[in-house]
Amino acid sequence: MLSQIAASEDLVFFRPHQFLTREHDRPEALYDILEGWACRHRLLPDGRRQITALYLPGDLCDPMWSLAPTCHEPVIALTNVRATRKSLVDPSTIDRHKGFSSRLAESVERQSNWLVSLGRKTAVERLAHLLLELFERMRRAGLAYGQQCALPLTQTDIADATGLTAVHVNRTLQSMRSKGVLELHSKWLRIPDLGALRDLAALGPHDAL
Amino acid sequence: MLSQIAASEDLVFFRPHQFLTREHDRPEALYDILEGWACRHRLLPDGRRQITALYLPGDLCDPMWSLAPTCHEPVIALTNVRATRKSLVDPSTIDRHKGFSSRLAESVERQSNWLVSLGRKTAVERLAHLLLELFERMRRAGLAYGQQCALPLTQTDIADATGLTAVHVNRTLQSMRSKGVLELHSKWLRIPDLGALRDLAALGPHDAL
DNA sequence: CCAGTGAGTTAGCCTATGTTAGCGTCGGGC
DNA sequence: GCCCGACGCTAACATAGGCTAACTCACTGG
Repeated sequence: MLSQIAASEDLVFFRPHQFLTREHDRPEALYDILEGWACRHRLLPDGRRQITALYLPGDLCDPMWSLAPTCHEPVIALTNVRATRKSLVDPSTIDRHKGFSSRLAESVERQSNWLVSLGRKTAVERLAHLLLELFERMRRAGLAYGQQCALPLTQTDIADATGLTAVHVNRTLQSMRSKGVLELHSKWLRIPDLGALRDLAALGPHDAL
Repeated sequence: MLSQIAASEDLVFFRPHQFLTREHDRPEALYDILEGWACRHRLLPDGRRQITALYLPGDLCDPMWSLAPTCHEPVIALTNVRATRKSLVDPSTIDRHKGFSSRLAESVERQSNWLVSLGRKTAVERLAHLLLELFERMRRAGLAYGQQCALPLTQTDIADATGLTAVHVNRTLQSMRSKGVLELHSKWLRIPDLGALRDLAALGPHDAL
């Protein structure tokens, strides 16, 4: 099965800020991210920016492209990115892709979670939620070491993901650091007490993470 | 084709606040809403509430159920609802359903739009955006009359959809009314100047609506 | 070696929005 | 006819988070 699509696979590289896809491109391939982080985002006319999805190593970017005839949001690399490009021209590629539909479901559920976060949570809760989510995803990708993992986002990126200001993200992270619920230096995240951070994240009793 | 699934269709009714689906139900049917409004939402432990989707007449509720093994958010009726229940037990039902995948795509894109709204827009922009979207959806469903349509949401519902407070929704609507960009009385919406409202909504140049 | 750039940090001030509380109206049930 | 609960509305006050502006510290490239 996999051998059938292997023929249309390529290894590709991107540099920070480089587009994986531009707005209104017809999606013709999915990227299976091997290394590095990317994001989908949207810019308002006056420059405000909202990140609507983050892609980590192991993620498929973006499963939603299988649904729409056109990408309504650009995707850019946040770091150096190495990925395999999987052609979408043959629509059956999707059906054959291992675990594809569960990734799609995950991705949709994650968007709901973010919606709740942006709509109703405080700065601390949003940050706790985001960092927990990212740590958990890194862990599942086999890229966490104990309670630590890489987190190559700038505070500006974090702000644009959480709907806050970079300044306020800084303030809030400081305060969380000083309370000892997390450490975050030079693109490296450590969570001394997962439980404490979960409590701060105002998760519903059933939220996965 | 349609006759094949007709056998598994039922006419069903719901009263306001009644569940169409509870959290963690395994989705076994889709509801094709014939009349009335419903919503999907999430409650935080302390009672904060965020509406994550609105369902209007003509909508399928919820296309995303085809993706996940379990509904992570409850869906409740906001008004009296009349719908046809379409069984999902036969997975091929979905593939056969007319326009199903385009509805899914729409629904996913709409969630992205909301994300941007909640993350980065002001109260006026969020309200303009929401009301425009709802008007447009009602228009497409053939339920708008000129520049007017029904809008059976309470201000509390609107607040929970936009991530604002009912009080602030009221303030903001007042001010928009006084500027003449919209009229909204007794569950009835009139938009004297679509263009003016669009300008207020801070839409990207390419946003559909 | 220096200039330029991006990132983190801090401070002071400001405002959009939340909070609390209370009022009036309407409609349904008894 | 009366209660009672939703709902819309308003006002006074409180605050989380935005905005502006500086300063520092790498790092990079010439």
